[in-house]
Amino acid sequence: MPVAKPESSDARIIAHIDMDCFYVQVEQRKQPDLRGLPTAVVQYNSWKGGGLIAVSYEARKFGVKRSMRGDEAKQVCPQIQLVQVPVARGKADLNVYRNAGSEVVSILARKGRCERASIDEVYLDLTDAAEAMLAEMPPESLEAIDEEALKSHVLGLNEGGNDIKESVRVWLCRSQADHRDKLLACGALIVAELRMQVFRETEFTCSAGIAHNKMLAKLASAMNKPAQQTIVPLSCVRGLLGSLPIKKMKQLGGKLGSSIQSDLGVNTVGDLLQFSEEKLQECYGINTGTWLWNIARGISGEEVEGRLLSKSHGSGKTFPGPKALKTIASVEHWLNELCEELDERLRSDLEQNKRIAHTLTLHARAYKSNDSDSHKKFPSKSCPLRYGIAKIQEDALNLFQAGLREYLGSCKVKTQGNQCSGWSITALSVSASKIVAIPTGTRSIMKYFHGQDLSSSSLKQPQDRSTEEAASLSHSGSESCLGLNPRETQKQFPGEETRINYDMPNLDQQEKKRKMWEDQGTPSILRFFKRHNPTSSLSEQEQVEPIQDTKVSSSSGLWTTSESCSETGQIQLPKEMMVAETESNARRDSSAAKRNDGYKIDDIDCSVMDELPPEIQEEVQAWSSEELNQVQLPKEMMVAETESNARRDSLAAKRNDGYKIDDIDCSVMDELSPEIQEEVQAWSSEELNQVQLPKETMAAETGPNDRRCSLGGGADRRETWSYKIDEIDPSVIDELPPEIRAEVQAWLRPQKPAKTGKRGSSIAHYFSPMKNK
DNA sequence: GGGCACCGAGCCT
DNA sequence: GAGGCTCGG
Repeated sequence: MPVAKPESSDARIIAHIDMDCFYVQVEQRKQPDLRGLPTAVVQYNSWKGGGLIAVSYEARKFGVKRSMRGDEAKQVCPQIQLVQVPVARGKADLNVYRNAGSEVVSILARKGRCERASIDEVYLDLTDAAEAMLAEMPPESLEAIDEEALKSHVLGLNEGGNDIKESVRVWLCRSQADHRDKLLACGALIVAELRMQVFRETEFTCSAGIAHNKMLAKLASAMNKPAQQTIVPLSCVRGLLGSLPIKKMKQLGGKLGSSIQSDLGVNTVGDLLQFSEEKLQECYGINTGTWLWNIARGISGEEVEGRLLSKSHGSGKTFPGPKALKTIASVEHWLNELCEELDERLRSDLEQNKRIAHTLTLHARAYKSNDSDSHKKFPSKSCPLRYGIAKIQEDALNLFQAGLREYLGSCKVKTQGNQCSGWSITALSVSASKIVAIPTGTRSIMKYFHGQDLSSSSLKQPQDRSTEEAASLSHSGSESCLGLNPRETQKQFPGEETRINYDMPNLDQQEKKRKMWEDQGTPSILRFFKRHNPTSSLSEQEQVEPIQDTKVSSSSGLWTTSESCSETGQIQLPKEMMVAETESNARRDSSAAKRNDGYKIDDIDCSVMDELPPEIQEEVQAWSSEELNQVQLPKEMMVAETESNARRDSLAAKRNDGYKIDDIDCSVMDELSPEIQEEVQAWSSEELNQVQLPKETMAAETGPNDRRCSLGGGADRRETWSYKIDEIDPSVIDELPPEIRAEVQAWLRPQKPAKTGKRGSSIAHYFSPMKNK
């Protein structure tokens, strides 16, 4: 029998913020005349008026849907305004929307842990902020409640009454309410304030859901749109799920949802309550079964990841029907375009966020005109990513060729360039992934990586600070940064009156943690870096945020106390939960110990080394092995505002004279100043030794048996991207210019025998079959 | 003459 | 770990 936890402080307060028809809003901000008009954003108007990718709420009233073509929309709504998506390099360019999303994220992230879920959606963990507010300034103590908060929808609250706002006010201020409901009320006030702030600073409206977990928050945010917020009190969860069609639940909108409906004959999420966990596991596997069992009860342990930046960048285009590409030359042309965009975004990410991507992947879709197994898919291919547009283009083309050969398999290939080569490419995309932050304190490497041509933003004047701030989270093309004009005037939020000005002592806390971390004898890296950058004022400010593990939410589900059990009636806390609790603590401990391991020289990514001038490589090699083997960094770089400001400032100060990224090439080695060489050296070892892991929340450290955390959270995955020097494929060396070859061979010695046919760390491995073409 | 465009995340093997 | 597949928007 589960034992109720003594306090209910486990409850989390999670908000899901969803921008209203976001692309339309972005276009309407550009063209204010469009405001209030039925509007849709389309791409490619050449055929049937283009495909709609966003529809304003005014247009939706006419029945305009996202799935329509422009012409259809015109039919149902003749006065609709159709706006084209920006086009660059012959394809849709979504940078302006990405950047606008970054503006919003940078505002929302002020109040709590923030996860950018998509271009226009954000999750916020407001637990700490809500707890603090409840302790210091509970709603019941306020003489006035913000108007926007009063417009909240509280599920289960009868909205039919005369004075809805009054009943919301009463609900928000109930002094005798369940602790978790009080926290929800605080969360709602905070979210209302945040939404107004977003509107004032960006002119964008958004909707929000406030609940005890991500799943419920996401459901709620969609319930009242646009520009409204919805609260999910504990007591209404069962009712909500009981009437929620299976397919409406996130993750159940596709095939899984369909098969659940047909296999089990159920219609709503609540209907799943009748099946045992074992039964669900039997039908859908251990993980999915448990996940289903949980969601039927409103339990979702998914954490809000502290992640403001995307994990990958991609650029792709389809070539439907007759537009299909049939020659290597045309493929190369489009690959070059796509790689150009990717390169731009990578540079932007490097500049603004100091992150480096390590893997380049090529995807394609193809069909063979006359072949038996025409259903065969074009295989995606990846290789280590080398910076520099020409290299990206070259590698992408090589990946394509490798994929094409595999795709065509044994069937004979006609000569390339021939119109009738037998294959057609209907989609192409390149993407960059395994993106990690360059350790802090290495910003002057930026000079090295930073071409004068790199970015218009490097030309920005200091007074453009606010613009940069807004764009700081963006990882998009540099040209679009210019579009981020700060809003000159602060807009009045509709219905805005008095406002609570309640700020979490966020920065103070972060500062405290930082100090604590520093005092704990961290980082030799710090000492090291001070040594190597005596003039730097950055080593202090640029410290990465220590992992945020001070508060581990030990209970992610609902109904974990006896109080709530009685409140919700029949639903009982499964006893396994308590077991899982203990187990996860144990796992946490052991994984905490593991975190101290650091990285070894063996983990150096040789592809990065390849990019450095040989002498530097040599130095790095010698130096890293003797000195920095076990330095560690906290895994997550929080993009706390102060920190990124500091970085930006330093960057802005430094970025005017630079080396082109494409010049990282042995021939220019002589041009490197000693200072730069030192930086490169420092950077390399730090980067290579301590490439940070993706954030691992404490919850993510819990094992798969912890049902609260086993659902879809990518738990306990520990990704590293490493190469071992002794696994270098010797054939790589053949590719190097003679003088470099000698160097490399020197530092590779003693050389192990070649592992023939074995994968090596070099890009050469991926392409070797093409060598003798 | 014809079409879900483009992008990102996560799970599974 | 690369690559296939699913899902959401």
